[in-house]
Amino acid sequence: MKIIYMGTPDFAVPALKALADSNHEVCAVFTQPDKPRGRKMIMTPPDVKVCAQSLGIPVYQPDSLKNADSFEIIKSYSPDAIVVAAYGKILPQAVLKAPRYGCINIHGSLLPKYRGAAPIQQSVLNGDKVTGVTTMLMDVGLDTGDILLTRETEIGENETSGELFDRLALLGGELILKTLSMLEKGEITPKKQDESLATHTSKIDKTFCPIDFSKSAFEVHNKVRGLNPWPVALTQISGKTVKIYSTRICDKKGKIGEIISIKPFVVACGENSVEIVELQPEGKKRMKADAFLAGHKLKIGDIIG
RNA sequence: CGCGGGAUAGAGCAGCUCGGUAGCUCGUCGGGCUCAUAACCCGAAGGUCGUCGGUUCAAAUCCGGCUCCCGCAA
Repeated sequence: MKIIYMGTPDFAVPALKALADSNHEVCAVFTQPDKPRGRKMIMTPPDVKVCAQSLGIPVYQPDSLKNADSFEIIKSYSPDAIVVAAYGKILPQAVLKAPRYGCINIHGSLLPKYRGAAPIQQSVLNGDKVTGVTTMLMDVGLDTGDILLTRETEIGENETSGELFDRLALLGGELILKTLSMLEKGEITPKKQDESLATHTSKIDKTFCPIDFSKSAFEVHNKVRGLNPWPVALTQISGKTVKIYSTRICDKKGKIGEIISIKPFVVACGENSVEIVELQPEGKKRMKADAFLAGHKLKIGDIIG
């Protein structure tokens, strides 16, 4: 098939590579415009752009697809299908209808659960045991199109969003190849989503970060791994903001926020407790909890948060 | 010039205000105690104090330039 690929962040890279390595032809890639990133606000190209360029595929970065120019470009390639993965822009009806096989989205959840912006983090934040990727035919709604294929995977007890992202991105790459080949052979019957099971996820932002130690250890742990690698869970220790990168659930008990062990570093939650494994004080590098404690005179009974 | 923190032993920190012997917790190594230990006791090794220059009898410390790391904001 002749394919136009639309995607932006690292999550969308493995599927692009998978398609480029397959017998399909990726004739063009659409991605978001370069944006200033980081402390110095340096203009940075999206990961997908970097990948596409290394593969020698033409890259387009329109501000919107809802104009005639963008549509003409798409039309000029006369693609059989458009594959979309975390592109971050709305596709207008005209584009959705342009390819023969339609526009196929790779979504990081088992639809209709977790429609929307941050399905992967959300599944970790909720402490789900199972998630997956879904390929679906896009329609005008937000992740409401008919389902083509799904692939499940278990979420590890201590798995972070970042780790799950990487795995789902690879699975998405495998699933899109399978989806395309089955579509070509007419082996897939698109299935309507069960609206009664639909849930939505909002975008993750830094208001999610503060840790509430009055919640259960399970919830605290899920927040920590769900917000890793971004934007990372936060707490206060000795008046300073500290990022918490990694925790383990522990069954010791104590007052909320109380340090009940120094070695290892265990903090009591509303229910049970969490061992803090890796953290980062403001202005400092990320470090193991024992390294942090070597230079900070915390003792059992101190309260953090 | 968006705001701010930082660079001192393998790790994490103190010391800088007020220049004068390099300090703490941990790790490492050696020894001791112990049925045993990640516990405890004794001892040791390990640092051109980020870099370049200035002031000074004397600079981790005061002054100026530079490099790198990080938090916030976006």
